[in-house]
Amino acid sequence: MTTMSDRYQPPLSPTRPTMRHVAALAGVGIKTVSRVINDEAGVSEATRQKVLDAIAQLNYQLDVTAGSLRRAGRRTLSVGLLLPSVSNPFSAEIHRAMEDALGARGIAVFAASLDDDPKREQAIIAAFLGRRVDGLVLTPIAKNQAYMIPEHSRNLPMVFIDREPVGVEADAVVTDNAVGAGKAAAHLLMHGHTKLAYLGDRTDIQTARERRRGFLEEVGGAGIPTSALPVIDNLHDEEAARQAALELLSSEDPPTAIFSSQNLVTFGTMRALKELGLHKRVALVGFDDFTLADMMDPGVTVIAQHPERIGVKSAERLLARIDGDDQPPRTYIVPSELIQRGSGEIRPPA
Amino acid sequence: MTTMSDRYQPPLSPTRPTMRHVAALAGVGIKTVSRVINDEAGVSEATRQKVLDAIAQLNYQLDVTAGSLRRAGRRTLSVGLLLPSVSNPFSAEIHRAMEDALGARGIAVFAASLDDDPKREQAIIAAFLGRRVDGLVLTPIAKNQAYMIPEHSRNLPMVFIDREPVGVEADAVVTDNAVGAGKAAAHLLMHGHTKLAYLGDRTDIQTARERRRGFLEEVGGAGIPTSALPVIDNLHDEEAARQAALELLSSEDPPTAIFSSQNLVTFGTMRALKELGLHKRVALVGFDDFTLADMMDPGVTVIAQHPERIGVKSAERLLARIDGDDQPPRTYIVPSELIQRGSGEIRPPA
DNA sequence: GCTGGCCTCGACAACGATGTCATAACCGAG
DNA sequence: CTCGGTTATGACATCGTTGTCGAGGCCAGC
Repeated sequence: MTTMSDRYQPPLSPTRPTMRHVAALAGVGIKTVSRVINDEAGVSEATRQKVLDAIAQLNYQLDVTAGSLRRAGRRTLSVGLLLPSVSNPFSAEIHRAMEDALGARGIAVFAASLDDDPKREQAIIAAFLGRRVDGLVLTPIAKNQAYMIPEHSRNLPMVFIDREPVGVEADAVVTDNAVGAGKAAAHLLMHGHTKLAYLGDRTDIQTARERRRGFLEEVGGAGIPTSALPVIDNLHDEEAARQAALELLSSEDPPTAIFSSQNLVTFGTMRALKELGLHKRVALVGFDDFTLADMMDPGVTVIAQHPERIGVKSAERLLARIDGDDQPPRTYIVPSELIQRGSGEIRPPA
Repeated sequence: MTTMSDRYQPPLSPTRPTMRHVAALAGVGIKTVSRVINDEAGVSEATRQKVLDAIAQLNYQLDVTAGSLRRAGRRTLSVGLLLPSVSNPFSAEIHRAMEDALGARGIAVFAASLDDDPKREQAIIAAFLGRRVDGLVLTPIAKNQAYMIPEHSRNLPMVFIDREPVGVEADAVVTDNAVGAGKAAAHLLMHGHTKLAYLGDRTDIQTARERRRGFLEEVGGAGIPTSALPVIDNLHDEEAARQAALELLSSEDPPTAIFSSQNLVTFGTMRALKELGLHKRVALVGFDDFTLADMMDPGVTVIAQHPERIGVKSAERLLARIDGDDQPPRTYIVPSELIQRGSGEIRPPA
């Protein structure tokens, strides 16, 4: 009687089996193995089975990287994703959405954090290109991306997220920053505020500038002079924002409503408000949603971005470019959404 | 006068330059180009310069994947990282720490999310192996990892994080779950509680079981019978936890202190406490720290894990294995830390 | 029985790099 | 001036795969 253990058992070798081994075991040529693996036509069912058996027996696995060397189009089935930081919740959501969309196509994602460092941006892009990624999705930091022109002209698929590219033309997927900030302003105005203040991030970040512009334009459009409106920029961490808010709120003529242009700035402002016991008296709208915002006291009203949608859209555009779409680059806008939770609906003192 | 524009400008071709192109332009053999790029000895300074010039002129970049085909050891300078989800803050912190540690060695990271799906675990591992990663760091989901034995016996460097492997022997880096949960219990006991409750995650997750064990052992060790202590398991999302907590707190003899074994469970419990107006009367200690925990009312006392340290340690172990360390596998423990913020220091009613 | 066409299948080159090894050039010693 | 040894360099095979192309087998049609 023939048992499993009678069958040829390959020695557990420290080297991975290759197509040659499979071919030898199945008694066919390596090209036939390749055909079976890639589901190409022109292999008889009997041969196919023999090959599949050999593959199973040897635990063979295709070497994608070796294949990409020869394959038409040189696809490596991997892409690079450059984010401010993989540990930033907003970025992480985008990452997740992209991973899902690309994973469905068998594409693996290299992820990396930029930390607002233009040198890192270039180094990481170089590292990814050296691994022959099929495309790049990135949040640019550097003042411009002209250094990518060689790749760009080689038609490397690229999608910029959150910020638009400078110096090269490529697809971009962004939040309607100015519109969203405008909505925040309108919301506060509608609740009767006239003494507003703006607390913002570094002005070398495009989105920060957009948010400021949108906010101020909306306020100005409502007939409120913006020249006297406190605008504090370049708050890049929680502590800086807290200090700025403390100072602002302790000033002679403090605002009755604050718009903070980014998560960490919102957190710092919340702390300052609480320290001064003003958290239920001064209105606050923050740009960007965050976990437990509804559990704060009061709940924090925000302009929520939709990172998953940004991720999905970016993946979609990247895949389209990889598949050869050569329409002129476009910027896709993902609308933001105002979520009322209490802090933004506080009215000014009578 | 010779200007830059007099220099030979390569036509912007749609194909990437290779070593052959560089060699041709520099008037040397491709092996010499390889030597220059890899900083091998035996190239005269004059030749080196010629090659470097040609590289700069053509904007040449080494193809790491092609090189790895032939290179000794076949290093691809990439590793795979499998996490519950790249968008989970705890995972994202680990990811970030690993990226930094590995990036310093020129190693790129493929990241993927498992979503507690054993099938996904296997599929992603296969995808990464097909890309010939130099190593794997993973949070296992599947009941056991015996399916990785072929890779394991080929000495593929592997490090398990957060949970220990079953079915294969490999390094692991974990939090002292039982000890941490014990600390939570001791803390609550010390504050005078005798009516405790445990709200936990799915029991098929090793860490959840460890935390439960640690908690109950500490309570039992203090002479309090654990048989009557409410233990509610398998709470895997915020809403389930909220419901469970509501029910528990509305029962005839409600606990005066609750230990929640995971972030989402903590959030659900917080909601329930707030809804019932008990947030300042019932003590709460949660396992795992979270953003703004100190901004809650009251601040939430937690057993904080140290994801950055876990990430750093995992990277260190992975690199050691890649570099040939063949000591017997070990489990490394990263201690947790109790952070007092108010909710855990609430005393039971007199 | 021969021809032509289809279907299977494998030999071989090539992808871009690196390891091996041979060779040319050069040097100082005898 | 020759010889042995060192240094610089390139030809070539090779890594694991896929594209090209030709060979052989089989069958229908004449």
